[in-house]
Amino acid sequence: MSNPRNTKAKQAVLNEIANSSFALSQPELFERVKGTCDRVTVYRVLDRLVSENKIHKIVNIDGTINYAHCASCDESYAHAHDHLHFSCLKCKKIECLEEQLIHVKLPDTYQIKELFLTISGICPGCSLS
Amino acid sequence: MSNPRNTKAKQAVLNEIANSSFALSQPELFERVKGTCDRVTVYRVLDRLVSENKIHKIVNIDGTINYAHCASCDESYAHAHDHLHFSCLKCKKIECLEEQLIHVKLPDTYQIKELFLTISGICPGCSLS
DNA sequence: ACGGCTATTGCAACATTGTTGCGTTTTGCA
DNA sequence: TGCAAAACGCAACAATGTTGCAATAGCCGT
Repeated sequence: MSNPRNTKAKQAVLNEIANSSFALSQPELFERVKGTCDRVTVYRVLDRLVSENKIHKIVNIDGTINYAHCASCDESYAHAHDHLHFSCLKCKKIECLEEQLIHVKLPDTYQIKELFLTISGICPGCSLS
Repeated sequence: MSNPRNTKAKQAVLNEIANSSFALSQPELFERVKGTCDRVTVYRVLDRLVSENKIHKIVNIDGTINYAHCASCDESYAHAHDHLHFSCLKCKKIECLEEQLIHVKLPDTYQIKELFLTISGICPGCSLS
């Protein structure tokens, strides 16, 4: 934990996430790196990558958890997660719209840590077909 | 389906949701109505209540699905889901903050159906302890 | 280049959550 | 009261996530 290592599994998973235009779930990731490592390893690698701030977790509107590389991510700091996610009802893909930032005011009694705004609908790709 | 009925299971589940100040998951609900009906029935009752617009579904930041009664709900119309959810990192409870409405603009190529804004942090109750 | 410490892995077993099929019960309406 | 269909219970299955432990493999210092 104190000294993270670079392993094949980690590289493979990170690579798939980095090269995808939308967020990927654990089952999707396991399918893509199949042969490289075990199912359990994917879970553990994802946990580690999240805590190392290399990727971030997005919850889809149906409750499935997806992982994405964040262009605005700085590996040395935890980023703010104050951007928007678009979740397509047709193709089920979820993508980050990083240019759309959100500002919300709440009573002082609420301590805000992160914002998760997810919008569901039909994405541009699915609108065409 | 076309003619919904009032059953013990339905009443019990709806009652628990209505009397809770925060959203409840299926396991929590089953625990509370235990003895009244089967585990599977809770799933089916929840699906029906959602499609009848009596309750609504909220996804917590950890991916767990919760159900809540919505004060602004009108049973005869599907409501807009354009209000805010607060998800406490400490007690794990999720509550609706219905007075906070959200307005977002996206490119015309995105067809928006619903907005889900969830804020994570520490709720007023947990801030005290 | 080598050796050792320990992070990481694989495997197996288990836990939780959600789904499906089917025969039986119960509700609401005529 | 009787009947059609909605709803139920049960059992079996599927998908997803977790844990323990022994084996393996990165990385650091020499």
